[in-house]
Amino acid sequence: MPKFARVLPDMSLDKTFDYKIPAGMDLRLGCRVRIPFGRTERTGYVVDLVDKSDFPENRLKAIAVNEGHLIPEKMMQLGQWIADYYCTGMIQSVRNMLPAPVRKDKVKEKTQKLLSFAEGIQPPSLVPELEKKYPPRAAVVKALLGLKEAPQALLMKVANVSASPIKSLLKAGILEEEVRHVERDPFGDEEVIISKPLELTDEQTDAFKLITNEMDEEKPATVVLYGITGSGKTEVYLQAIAEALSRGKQAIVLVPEISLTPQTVHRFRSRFGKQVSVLHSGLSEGERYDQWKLISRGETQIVVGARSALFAPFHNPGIIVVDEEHEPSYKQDSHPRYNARDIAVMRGIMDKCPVVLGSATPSFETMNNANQGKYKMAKLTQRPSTAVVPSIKLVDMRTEAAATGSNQIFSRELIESVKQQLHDRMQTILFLNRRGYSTHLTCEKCQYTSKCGDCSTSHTYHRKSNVLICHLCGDIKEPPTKCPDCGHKDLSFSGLGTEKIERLCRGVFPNARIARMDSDTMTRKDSHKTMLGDFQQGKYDILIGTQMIAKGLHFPRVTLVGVVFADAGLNMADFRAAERTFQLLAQVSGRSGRGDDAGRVLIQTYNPTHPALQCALEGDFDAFYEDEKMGREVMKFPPFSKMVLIHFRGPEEGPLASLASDFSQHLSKACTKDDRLMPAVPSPIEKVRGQYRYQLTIFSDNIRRLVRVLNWLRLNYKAPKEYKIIIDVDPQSLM
DNA sequence: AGCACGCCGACT
DNA sequence: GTCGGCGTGCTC
Ligand SMILES: [Zn+2]
Ligand SMILES: [Zn+2]
Repeated sequence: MPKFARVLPDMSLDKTFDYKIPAGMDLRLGCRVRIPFGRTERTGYVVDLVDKSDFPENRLKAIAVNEGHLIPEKMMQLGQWIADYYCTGMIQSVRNMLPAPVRKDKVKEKTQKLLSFAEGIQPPSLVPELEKKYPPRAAVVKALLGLKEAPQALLMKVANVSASPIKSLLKAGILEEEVRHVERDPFGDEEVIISKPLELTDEQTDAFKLITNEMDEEKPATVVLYGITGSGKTEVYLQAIAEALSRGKQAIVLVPEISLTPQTVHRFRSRFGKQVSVLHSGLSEGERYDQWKLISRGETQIVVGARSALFAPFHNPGIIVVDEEHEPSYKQDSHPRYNARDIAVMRGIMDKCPVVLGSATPSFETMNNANQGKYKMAKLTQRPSTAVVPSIKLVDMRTEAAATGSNQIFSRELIESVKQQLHDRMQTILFLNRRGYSTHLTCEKCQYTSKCGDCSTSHTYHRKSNVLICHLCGDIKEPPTKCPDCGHKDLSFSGLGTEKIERLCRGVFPNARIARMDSDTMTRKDSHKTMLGDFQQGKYDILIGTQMIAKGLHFPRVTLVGVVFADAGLNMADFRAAERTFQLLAQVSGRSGRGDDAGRVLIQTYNPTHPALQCALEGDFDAFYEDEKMGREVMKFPPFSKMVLIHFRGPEEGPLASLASDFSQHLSKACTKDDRLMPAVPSPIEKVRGQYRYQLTIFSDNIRRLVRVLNWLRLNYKAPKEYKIIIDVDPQSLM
C-alpha cells in the first residue's frame, strides 16, 4: 500500500489534497473517504495513491474513514479523461458519475418487517384449538404455514383478516417479526415470463458473430449495427449480451430517454429477469439508489438506462450497447458536456470490451468512422415478410403555387388526403420539422431563408438590431424587406409555428378533433404522455406537433403523416441540418406498419431536389452519406475537423461583447495553423432570462492540443463577476 | 466552495 | 461597546 492518498474534496474547489493512509486501511482509486479539512471534516474521493507528496510530509493529516469503494478504478481514469477532454474540473466529472442519491447518501435503506413462526413453535398443533376460540388467528397460522414468512400486508390478504389477530399472535409469542433490508422495486409487481432466444436470420447471425468475435480480441473494436426499422437489432443485442454474461462479464445498454419505455425495459427483463437493473429519470431517489447499489455489489449484471447509465459501476463490462446512437440527447447539456456515445467508445477501450452502436440512421460521424475502418459495420437490411412500409411522396410546393396562383401551407393533395382520413375515421399526424427555437428569417410563403455564402449556413436574425448575422463567421447583412424569391412581404422571424398550423387546420377541417403538441402547450411533465395516450385512444383525429410527437408515428390507426415543410429543418443554422432532416424523414418513412395498411407519408417542400429529401424518399442512406460528405469536407465541418463552441453569458451586453472578444484575443495567441478561430458573435438567441449571450466557434485539426489550451484558459482567465465562460467540445446544439 | 479572520460602519 | 457587512486567504 502506498504511503499517501491524493484526495479530491467533494466541493466545487477542484483541488486535490494529500493525506496519510492509516495502517490497515485498504484504499483504492475511487474510494469515498472522510477527511479532516481545515477545522472540519468532509467527504472526498481518492484520485491517486502516491509515495511522495508535494506538501511537507510532516504536516499531512490522516484519512479519517474509508466509506468504501464507490467508483471502479478504470472509471476514475475515464472520469479524468472526460474532465480533460470536455474542459471541466475533475470534481464535476466525478460527481457526474454518481447518481445524486448515492453521492448525497441521504437515502435510507428500505426495510420490511417479515413475520414468521417463532422458534420452537409447532404451528400445525395449534390450529385445532385456535379454530375453536379465534378463527381469524387460525386462518393466519394456516396461511403462514404455506408462506413460511411474509410481510404483514401479504399475510392479511392471504388469510383475509385484519391486523389484530396478527398482533395477538405476536404478543402470544407464536409469531415473530424480523426487520430485513429490501430493495425498492421499480418494476412494480410486473410478472416476467422468460423468453427464449429467437432464431437469428443470416444477417443477424453475421452481426452477432462480428460483435462476439470482438469479445476475444485484445483490443475489441466498436461495431456499428446499421439496421432498418423492424430488422431485429434488439434480438442481436440480447444474444450478444447473453454471450458477454456467459463469459462472466456485465452489460450496459444505453437507450435515449424518450425511448426508455416500460416496453423497452421489458424486452430485456423478459430475457434476463432479475439480472436486469434500470437507471433513468423516472425512478424515485430511493429506487435509483437501490438500483445503483445492486450494480455496485455485483448483484445484477445488466443495466438498461439513459445517458448516465454509462457510468454504471460494473467492474468488468463485456459489452456496451448504444441504441439509436445518432440521438442528440446522448450529449449532456450541462458540465461535463460529454456525449455518451463517444464516451461509451472510450469506456470500451478502457474496459477492453466491444461497443455496439445501433441505429437505422447512423450519425454522419459514426458512418465516417465505419467507412474509414475505425469501426466495424454490420447491416440488417431485411424486415419480416409480414411487415408493410408506407408509401412516401414528395409534394412540390412550387408547382402547387403555380397551379393555385399563390403559395400555400397545405397542398391540395394533403387536404384531400386528410379529408379521406376523416371520412375513413383514421388518424393523421401533421409534422413540423423543427427543432427548438427558430432563429432565422424565413419567407412564410416559400420558405426562402438567407444563407451565408462562405459558411453555407443560414443567417441568424437579430430583431433588436434588425440584422442578419452568420453565427460562424460574423458576416452581417441587412435583412431584405421582401422575399427575393417570391416577392412576399412577410418575412417571419419565428418561422411557421404549430399554432398557426393548428389555426389553419381548424379552418380547413372544422369538424375534425385537433390536438397540438409542442413545448409551449406541454408545460406539465406528463401532459405530453397524456395527450399521446388520448390520441392513441382515438380521442383526436389530427395531431399537430414537432419532434416530440415522433412516438405517435407508430400508432396503428395513424395512416397518414404529413410533413408540412421539410424545408424548415433544412434551413436551421446548423451544419447538421441536412443530416437531422434526413434522419427525421427516414424515421417517419420507416414507421413500421402492422396489419395491411402502413399508410402514406406526404412530404411538402419547396426544395424537392435536395439530397436529404431525395435520399430519404428512396431510403438510400449511402447516397445521402456521399453527398453530405462532399459538403462537409469542403467546409471542413465535423467530422473533418473538431469543433468547440464557447459561450459567454452575462447581465450586460457591452461588457459581454468586450469579454468575448478579449477572450478571443487571448485564445488566438495560443492557436496554430491547425485551428480556425471564428469571431465572437451574439448567439442566435441573444438573451435568455436576463442573461445576454455571445459565442465563438473554433474548428481544429488538433483537438487534444486545443483542449489543453482551453483548459489552461479555464483555470487562468478570470471572467468578471457575474460573467460566465462555458466551453462546449463537440457541440450538438450550435445555439 | 466553505469557513474563519478581520477591519469598518450603525445601532443598543 | 457589540452586531454584522463581505473582502481575503487558506484548506493536505
Ligand atoms: Zn458565414
Ligand atoms: Zn418567398
